[in-house]
Order: sequence, then structure tokens, then C-alpha cells
Amino acid sequence: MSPASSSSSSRWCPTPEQLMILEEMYRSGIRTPNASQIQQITSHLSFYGKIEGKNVFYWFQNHKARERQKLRRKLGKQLQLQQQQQQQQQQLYYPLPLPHLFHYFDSPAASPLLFPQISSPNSAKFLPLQGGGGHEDASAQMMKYTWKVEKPSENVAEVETDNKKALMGKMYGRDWMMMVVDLVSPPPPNNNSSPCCAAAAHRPPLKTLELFPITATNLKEDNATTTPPPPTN
Amino acid sequence: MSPASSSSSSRWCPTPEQLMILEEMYRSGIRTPNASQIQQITSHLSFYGKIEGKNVFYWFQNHKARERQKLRRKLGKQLQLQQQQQQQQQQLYYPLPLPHLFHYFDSPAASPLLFPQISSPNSAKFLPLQGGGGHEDASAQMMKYTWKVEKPSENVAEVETDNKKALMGKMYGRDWMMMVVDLVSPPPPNNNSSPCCAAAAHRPPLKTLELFPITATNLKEDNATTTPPPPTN
DNA sequence: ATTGTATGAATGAAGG
DNA sequence: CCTTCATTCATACAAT
Repeated sequence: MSPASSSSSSRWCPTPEQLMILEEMYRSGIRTPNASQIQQITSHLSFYGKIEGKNVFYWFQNHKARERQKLRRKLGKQLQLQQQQQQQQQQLYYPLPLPHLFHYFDSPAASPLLFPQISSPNSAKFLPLQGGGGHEDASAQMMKYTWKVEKPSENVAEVETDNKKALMGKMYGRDWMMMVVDLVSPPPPNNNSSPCCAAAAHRPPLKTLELFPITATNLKEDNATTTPPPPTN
Repeated sequence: MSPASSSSSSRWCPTPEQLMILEEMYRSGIRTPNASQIQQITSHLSFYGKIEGKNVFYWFQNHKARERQKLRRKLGKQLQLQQQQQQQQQQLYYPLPLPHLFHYFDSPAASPLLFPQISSPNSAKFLPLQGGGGHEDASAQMMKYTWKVEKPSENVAEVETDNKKALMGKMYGRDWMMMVVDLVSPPPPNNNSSPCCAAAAHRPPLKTLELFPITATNLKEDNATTTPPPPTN
């Protein structure tokens, strides 16, 4: 794309203050700010440095995604462990997965020890993927949905997939606005011209900004894919 | 971000065996393993030392990127040279190529030889393709309108950037699994406790195993949380 | 010690 | 939202 033009530093990078505010907002429950929210956030943050709406947008997008994936990873691991244990018990019945594959191992040491972890009951965990069950193209990437471990035929269920989502209630636009307001007062329009991430900043004397009237609140009503909109409220 | 190095022990560093396996996998065509692949790779590699999913993930990410960038640089240089030569010749006729004509300078230097692997994809591309018509939450929508406009459509080469992408077909999970299986017999669970990069290790006698035939029916189709099942009608 | 390089990790930006 | 790419930061290690 951009041909490494020497002009303006291409990528936005949040100043410490901006980052902090963003994080605080996120913690407060904002996950997917809508247009007006983004705009306000942007204009607020723009006080601490150059920033655009899309930066805010992307930030939330990425932050949310990565937070989630982190969680997923964690859960996935736990799950895996649990499954392992379960499977270990089942190994009584399935001593060796796909014995006919084993002659590929020449070395005596390379036996089941090689795969301490997984070995699904009735399916080869060795070359599953595209093999029998046949799915999973490969365009996917890191921990998808909870490391989605293949469930053979046992119930095992994928409780994890959404319990997390269920856990975090939606509480967006409730009080997030007030925090747009608090949190440090903006320093003089410090236009950091450094390539990226001017790590400057002691924070200037606090000063309370005006509250902007909250109109937007959560009427988002995105009857989109997954996010279950607040039932009644 | 803020948390000063959350992970207690420093960075992960692949043991020689791990690295080797990873590289072998990469060579075999794996570039962007999906969740389950990563999972398995991880659990396999974990035999040779501490390793996490994200390590595998990052490794492939970085390796691919750097390989690419290396290539790019090389090609870029070649291109530059050729362009210069061409321009020198053309200078007879065009004292200075107008900037808006620049994208006409592309020299077909990149040869398909560079990408040996790509196999024939007769694979069906069943895309789940989100069920409904236009929805998408408001924020996203807004984004589209808001800064979708800025599409300056840079010219000035980047020829390599995507022609490569085009060239490389997707051939992932075809035969990568076979290597999960082969490659070295695990040494005693060498738990390297050194801060990072236990460069120790004589590697156990490697041996190349043969490939087992994999019926590589890779259909994507993993319907999980959000992706509504393909309409089927 | 200083500088250069390789690479794990992180994250902004898109694409779809 | 999910995936992928490009860039960048940080650090270990090598070469000087």
C-alpha cells in the first residue's frame, strides 16, 4: 500500500493518556462504541494527541478481539486438560490410536510418548484435521473458538463457546460517558510529531471537563449476529 | 500494554528440536495454522520443552512475515534495478516519466519458481456466508461510510505485495500432519529451566519418515458460535 | 562497551 | 466479528 512515503508517520499510536483512557473505557464496559460514541471519544482523546475516529474504532475492535482470544486460550487450555484427563481414563478402552499408523515410527522411542497430550477416543488425533471428520479448511488462525477441540462423538459439548459472552453482561452506554469526562485534563494540544509513540507525558493538572449530554445511550439495537441485545431494557 | 511484562519468565525460545520441527512444517507448506493445528503442534512440541499456543502462533506469523519481507526486499531490488535500466533507455524518449504513469513500470521479474509448494486446489469453497441480508451492527456500518472513502489507491508499485499473494494458493493442511508425526524421537522431557533459549541440546537422531497418505478432503465448514449455518437452500 | 542482526511479542490496520 | 498483514518494540546474541 503506502509506499513507505517518508511523509507523515503512517500509523497512529496512542499516547499513554489516550491508551489509559481507552482502557478505562473498555474496562467500564464499552466494547463496540457506535458512531457517536466513537466521535466523542475521539474528540476527547484528540486532546492528548493526534487521533482519528478510525483509530478509536480499530482500537476497540482489536482490544476486544484480543482480550477475547486471550480468554479463549485460557479456557481452551483448561478444557484441553480436562479432556486429557477424561481421555486418559478412556484409554483403558482405547489403548492406542490408529495402530496402523505406528509403523511409521521407526524408532522405538517414538511411540505414544510422542503425543503426551491428545488422543481422541475413536478418531486419530494425529492426522485428524482434514482427514476423516473433514472440516477446517485452514484459513483460520489462532485460537478460534476456544481452541475448538474436536469432539469425537461424546457429548462434551461446547459450553465454553459462549458462556464467556454470557458472563459479561452488556452495559454499554450506561455510564461510560462520565468517564470520557474525567481522567486527567488535557495538556496543551501536544502535537507529537515523533514517528510514533511519544512516550512523553507527565500528566498535567487535572481539570474537569464539561459533561456532554448523553443522547446516544444504548439504542443500538443491533440485531446482528451474536450480540444479544438487552431483552427489555 | 501497561502491565510491565506480565509473563514471569522471559520470552519463549524454541529448543533446537522445536525450531526444527517448526521449520520443517513451514517448509511443508504450513503458514497459518488454524486453532486446532496450532493446538496440536503445540502439544506435540511441548514434548521438547515448554511451549504455548501463542508461541506457535507467533512463530508462524513472524516466520511467514519475515520470509515474505525478505523476498520482497530482494524482488524490490531487482525491480528497482530493472526499472532504472528501463528508464535509462526510455529517457531517450521520455525525459521524465510523469508520476501518474508510474504504475506502468512493472517488470515481470517474479517467477513462479519462487513458490514451489502450492498445490492444486480443487477444494470447494463453501463459505458459510452470513445468513441474513444486510445487517452488521451500526458501528461497523458507520465505519464503512465514514472512512471508507479514503481510498487513495496508491500506485507506485507494490507489485510484489500482492502478486505473491495471488500466487500462493492455499494448500495448507494437506500434508503437514505427517510431520507432526515424524521428526525425531523425543529426548527425555528436557524441561529447560533457563530463562530463555536453552541452546543446549544435541539433537536426538533425526530420521525422516515417510508420508502417509492423507485423504485431504478439507472442507472448511466449522460452524461455531456466530457463523450461521450455510443456507443450504 | 557498542553496534548490528535475528526473532519473540504486540498491535494498528484492513479485508471479508 | 474473524482472519490476516505490516510494523514496530524489545531483547538476546553475534560480531566488531
